[in-house]
Amino acid sequence: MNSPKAVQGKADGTVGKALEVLDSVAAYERPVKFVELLEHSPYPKATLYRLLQTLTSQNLLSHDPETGTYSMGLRLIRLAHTAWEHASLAPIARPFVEELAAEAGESVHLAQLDNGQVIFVEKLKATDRFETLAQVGKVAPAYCTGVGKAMLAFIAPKRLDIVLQQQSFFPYTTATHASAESLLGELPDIRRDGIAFDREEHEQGIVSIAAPIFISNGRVIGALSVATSTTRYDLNGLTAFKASLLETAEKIGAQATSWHFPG
Amino acid sequence: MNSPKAVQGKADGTVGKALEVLDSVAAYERPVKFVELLEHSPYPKATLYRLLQTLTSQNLLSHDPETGTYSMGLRLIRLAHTAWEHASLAPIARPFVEELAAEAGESVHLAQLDNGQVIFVEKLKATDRFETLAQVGKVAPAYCTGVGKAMLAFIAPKRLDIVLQQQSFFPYTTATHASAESLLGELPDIRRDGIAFDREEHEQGIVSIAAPIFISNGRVIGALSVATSTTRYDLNGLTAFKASLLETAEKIGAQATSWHFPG
DNA sequence: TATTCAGTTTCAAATACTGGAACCAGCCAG
DNA sequence: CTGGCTGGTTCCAGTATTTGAAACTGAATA
Repeated sequence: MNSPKAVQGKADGTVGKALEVLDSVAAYERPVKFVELLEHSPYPKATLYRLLQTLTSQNLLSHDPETGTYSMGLRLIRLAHTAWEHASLAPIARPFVEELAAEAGESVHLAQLDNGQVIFVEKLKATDRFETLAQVGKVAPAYCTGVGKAMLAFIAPKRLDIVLQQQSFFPYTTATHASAESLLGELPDIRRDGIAFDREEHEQGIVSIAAPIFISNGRVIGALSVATSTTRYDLNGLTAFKASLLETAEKIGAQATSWHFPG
Repeated sequence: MNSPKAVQGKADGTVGKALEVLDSVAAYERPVKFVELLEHSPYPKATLYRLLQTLTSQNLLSHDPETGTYSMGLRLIRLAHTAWEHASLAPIARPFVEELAAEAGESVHLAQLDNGQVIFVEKLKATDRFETLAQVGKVAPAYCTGVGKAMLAFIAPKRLDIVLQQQSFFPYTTATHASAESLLGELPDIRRDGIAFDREEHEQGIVSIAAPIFISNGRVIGALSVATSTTRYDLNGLTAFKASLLETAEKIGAQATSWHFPG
């Protein structure tokens, strides 16, 4: 296949292999049959079979005997709930995020970095009441999102190197950074301003202004953004949110610090 | 604090053990130190240590070197998102649930059964805009919730036996079923009416009316409830929702069927 | 300097995992 | 009906992983 080894995720041990399989099921985003998985799997039939069996018996996958398909298991949702509630920034940040969303009248996103990807742990849309739910847990690339760049600009150089390796630099739009160099060029500006913009880099017509969130020892633990569409605000217009965005990020950081947030 | 008791402890293989450890970290609902885990762990120091290391390197746990504590990892949130979006009833049911919530003006809960526990995959509160988010993924016992009983009443006898084993029958309130027999006594009524009530069995002052959701082959795949507090409705009052509740459950079932929902 | 205590590493033994191959369906075509 | 598929499951010996007692760090007390 394409990547002989080590783009990321060294699959250490049995657990690693099992998770690899779990990920591959997740990637389908629908129930998959055994053969489908087998085709794209590095493991022989028997091995894959038993891996799937283990995952199923652990409720990480569910297997429908009628159609012979595997889908993601409910146990994940249960685990994630405690992860979200006790180990993400979301519960700490909630009141501040709400306040900002109400004040700005636009979507506010709270994100953290996981394995080089941005993972949204909270999304509030001031206008719409329900839409938001579907979005928590969603992932996006770091190199082409406001929150992603805000975090990249402030992580330790050593960690940055690793994270850069993990970026695909796929050109979603014409504004997307298409290489590490291009991205690196922007980071000093972000460091100077303490603010990052998404200039329709991930999705045409969507822009955002983002600020990193720090804990007291100076480490970035997440980022916060106000996102909107170009039909309502242009990039200059977005700077109107800069002050309250920074202030909110500050408050969240302080709160996280006093909570001994792992980071 | 109830007594969960690892009844169903078949920890097959390394993966099983790793997940057991993951669960035990989750149970703390806060960052935990190695020793704390060791004390309650059946595994010797070295083994637990390596298990934790594996989980951490897989991002299922995160380890804070400063405080030496472990907490749940972000990868779980990412995985759960796809589980929720592509393998739970929630996305299919969403429009119907919203409609019902708006019409009833009370909280509507959508739940599925996982390993003998009720897991809420959607909670909408018609009044409050934000509260809802924190609740998705939450678990509750099956034997003392409306949604739980609605499902138990209709699952296959063989499966019911297993599920009953998994119940703690902890008496949360004076109305809680304190034994399998007591619970079994109520199930025929539920089967007859197609409706289950939570008569403040889980929490003082909280009542609900729940209906099971079936797919075409007759299997229960979830349950739906309207929940409220005794200050606004008594049990009789709740029956006002019966018709629209059943209708909504029906619609969701039909939709799930046509989507080939795994169940 | 001695003494814990928490966490990490070692190493041979124990075990669980591997995967080629054989084995069962069920399905379809001849 | 028969023989050849294809998708799925089980066997079993060889081997790679995991195991855990014990030894080791290294920091914090005493």
